Amino acid sequence: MENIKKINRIIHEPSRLLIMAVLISVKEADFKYLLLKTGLTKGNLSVHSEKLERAGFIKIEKKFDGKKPKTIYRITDKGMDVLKKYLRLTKDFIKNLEEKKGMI
Amino acid sequence: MENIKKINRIIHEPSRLLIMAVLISVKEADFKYLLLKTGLTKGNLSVHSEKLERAGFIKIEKKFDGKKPKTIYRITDKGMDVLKKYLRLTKDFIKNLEEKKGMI
DNA sequence: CATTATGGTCTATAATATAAACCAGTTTTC
DNA sequence: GAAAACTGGTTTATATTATAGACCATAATG
Repeated sequence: MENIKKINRIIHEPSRLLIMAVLISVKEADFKYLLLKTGLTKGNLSVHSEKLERAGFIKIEKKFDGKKPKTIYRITDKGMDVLKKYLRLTKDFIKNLEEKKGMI
Repeated sequence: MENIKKINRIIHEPSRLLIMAVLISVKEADFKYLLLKTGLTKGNLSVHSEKLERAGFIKIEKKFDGKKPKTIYRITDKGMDVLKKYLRLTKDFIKNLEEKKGMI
């Protein structure tokens, strides 16, 4: 039960979890796409993705699409591992919790 | 997927989730017991439980056990409901995520 | 040339978590 | 019976954070 304290705070944050969730399925996305899929504000998407990058969970690559800037976001192997671990811990926690009497 | 943004931030916090998890099984606990079961510091337990109370998720009752103060913590019906909803949203999110290609 | 759109970043604000310091009362020790 | 130590917590200083709106450079449009 106390394992819940070991979860990674960086991906525990819903906005970032959402970014990771989007990236895990597409493997590559640009800012606009992430904006649409996550429903975050531009400011939030920018700040949260930066944080994910600093943690090494995603990679942000700034390119150009013709003359327009185009930032590409990808999940890293490390990001995958951390996300998997997060899911494992979360599921274990829930399983434990539901085994307790009185819950449905 | 975006439903993750609807989760209740008050119980999403691991320390508080842990307090709720302990309380859901015992229905009644004192400070010492919670301290032991959660492994939180006294300061954290105090502050987090206060927050849970202000949200109406638990009830804190100050009594005396002879001459010693004894604070009793109980989960409320509202707390139960919120926790159940939280678990539901979390499970749905994970399920969705795992359906995506590339995950184990 | 002026305006608007695009693709973001920066920043002010409020809110937060954390643990150590503190505190009132009680019990123990000398 | 005074001092010290223990109980059961609360308060508070600090650092960190999430949020969204203001901002910015460049490009496209009228």
